[in-house]
Amino acid sequence: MRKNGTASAKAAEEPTPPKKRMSGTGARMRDVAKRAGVSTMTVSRALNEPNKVSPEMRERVIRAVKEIGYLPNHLARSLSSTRSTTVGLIVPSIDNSIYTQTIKGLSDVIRRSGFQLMIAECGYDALEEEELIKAFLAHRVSGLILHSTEHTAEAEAMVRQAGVPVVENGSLPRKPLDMAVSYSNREAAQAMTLHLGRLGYKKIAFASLYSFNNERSRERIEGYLAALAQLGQTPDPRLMIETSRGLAAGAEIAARVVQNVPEVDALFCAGDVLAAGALFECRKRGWAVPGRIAIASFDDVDLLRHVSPAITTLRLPRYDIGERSAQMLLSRIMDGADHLRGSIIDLKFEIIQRESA
Amino acid sequence: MRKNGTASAKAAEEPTPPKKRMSGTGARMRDVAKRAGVSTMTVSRALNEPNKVSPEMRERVIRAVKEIGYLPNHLARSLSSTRSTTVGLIVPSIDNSIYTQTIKGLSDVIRRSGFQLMIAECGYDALEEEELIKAFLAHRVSGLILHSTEHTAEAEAMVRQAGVPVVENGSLPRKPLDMAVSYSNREAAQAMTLHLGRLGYKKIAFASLYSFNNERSRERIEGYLAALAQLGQTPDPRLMIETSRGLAAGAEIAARVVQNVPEVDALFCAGDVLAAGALFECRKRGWAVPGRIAIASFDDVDLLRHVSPAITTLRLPRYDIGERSAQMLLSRIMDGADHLRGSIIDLKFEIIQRESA
DNA sequence: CGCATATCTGATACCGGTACCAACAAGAAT
DNA sequence: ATTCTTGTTGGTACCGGTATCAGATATGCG
Repeated sequence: MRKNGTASAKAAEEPTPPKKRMSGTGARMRDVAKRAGVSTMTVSRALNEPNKVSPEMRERVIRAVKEIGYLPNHLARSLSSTRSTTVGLIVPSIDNSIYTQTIKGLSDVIRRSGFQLMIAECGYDALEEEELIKAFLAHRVSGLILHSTEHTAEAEAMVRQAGVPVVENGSLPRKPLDMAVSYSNREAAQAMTLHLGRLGYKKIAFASLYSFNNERSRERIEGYLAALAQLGQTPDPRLMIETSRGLAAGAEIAARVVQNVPEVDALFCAGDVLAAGALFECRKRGWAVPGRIAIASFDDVDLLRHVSPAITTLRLPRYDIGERSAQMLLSRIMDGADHLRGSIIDLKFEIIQRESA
Repeated sequence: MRKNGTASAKAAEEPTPPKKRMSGTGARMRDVAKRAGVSTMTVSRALNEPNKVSPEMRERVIRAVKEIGYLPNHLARSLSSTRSTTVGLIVPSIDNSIYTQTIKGLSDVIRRSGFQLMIAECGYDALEEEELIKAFLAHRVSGLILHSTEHTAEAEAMVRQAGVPVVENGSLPRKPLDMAVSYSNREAAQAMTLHLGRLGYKKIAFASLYSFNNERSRERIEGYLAALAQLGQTPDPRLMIETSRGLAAGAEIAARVVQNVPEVDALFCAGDVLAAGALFECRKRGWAVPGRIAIASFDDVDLLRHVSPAITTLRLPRYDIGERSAQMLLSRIMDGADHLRGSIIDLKFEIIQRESA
């Protein structure tokens, strides 16, 4: 209404190249103020700190807002108050079911506080993560949640310099950038391996995701090896397999390990639905589970409970991680809560004993 | 460096209540300008329209930027240019695997263009969606992607008034708010039902998600009924079941329908992994699939291919929907592309014949 | 009743950039 | 040599709000 007249259908060549879009030229606070016969400050206060304004003013303002359909401009608000209401989240991969529970936990808490979540994926690439952090900081997010715990030096420097609170999620870092909320991948893998050992399995194979740029995966391998040591079993390279995600990969692994190492009696799949794929393959081939080979999994996805035999697995606190991360981040953003700086929260895990092992 | 001195550890009570956080008090464009000995406009241009600035100036600016670690402020940028680089996405539920592929498609395209995605979930609730739309518009997103195609009148009015381009995703609306990209839930359900009929099944049960506030679900039911009519089969209320999501629900349905209606010979599950649950249940009970009862599914999740028997299903263009939606939205945002207004893109689907039917 | 204190409202300077237009230099055209 | 372009740079107003402080009104109390 201010800059654009009635849409002149296909003006041949406007003087100013209209390469741009303006996202709605709506009413401004000033318009509300005029309508209500008050100053913009009163409008601002009526909307943001209602108790600092007399009831009648408040009502006049609210009415004016409704009458002209005013929508506050958070961009301007954030700019002038040097305080934004957005939080950035970076996950390795958006279309991976194991992150969605964490995202849900984050989203639930963050939305309830009136913040907005900006989400991006870095594809397990620290350089891409750096780019995304830069972009988020440019958008002046007031907090960051990073699933990875490995960052480029540049990324760490930017975050520090920006002074924005950060929560890291993927694992428990020795030295967090700021705060961390996770369970221990190492301990979880170790616990399950020990569990299998105590159940009597002597040749425990371990399938994990490629550890190349995946710290979580490396920690799980460590845990496996630590448990073997405790059990007095010697690691066998043929029993340690790295693979990609998915049911197909799990199937392939099961077939391979049983054929290469006939004496194997258990397979611990430390990655996304690998175990289900392995189980399906075993059934196809007629290998009894757990008679011929036991199977255990790392994830707590619904699927594992419903196949038969139901798969022994770990329950990981994925939703809780999101929830807790958001809470901590918001405490820092809104209440200062400087004592949280440096916190490392270990949310633990749990072994769910079922039929497959 | 401007407003905050050295962090005074635990100042007892500052005069101004420090309830606030400022997200980093970094260098401003003005600082870069001073350092490079140019005006802020030259800095602005060097960064955003490099070819409008002489090479030496450009280089001086870039160097200054690096030297003082300058991060542009997108808030200020968007405010003064009335043009933002964020896009809002509202899905019914974040932790549902079927949306993640679409989100991935969106994310891939949107990130590549330097935009940021703000994501929120409305929980199948149009009022919540309205709130979220309001919040997104307040953040001055330059585009919206809505999975739902049913909105409150208020929500539609706001979107219209804001003049922001919108893509709707969940189904093919008769009258889109602006643009729509989807497949037809109705046709897909109809096609699969017809397919089953042609395979010779005479008593086809249909399980769908609760249709109460789920338009997609209602359309699928319509498709099923249309197909039955074409096949000359009369609908049987006992064969039409509404349920919730998940493997457990699928299992429960399979058990129920076979027991209640012994003559049933096929079960078409039009919802998230229901079919897999149904299959597992049938196997537990020793019902041959497809001998005793055939099973078909609506989703194209990986799981369905790996169980045995592999489940006959539909391949839905979920990733493509995201990709295409983002492309159209960006065309509108960046290039005007007014001819796209009102577009309804039908991305079709495909029947994948496997062993279960 | 007078003065201190508390409560409410408004004027104004910014937040950190960009749009717009004027100024200026260096060829190009006449 | 003069005027017209074209290309580059800077000055300034403004995007739409909020922080801050000053002024005005109301209240408390001796």
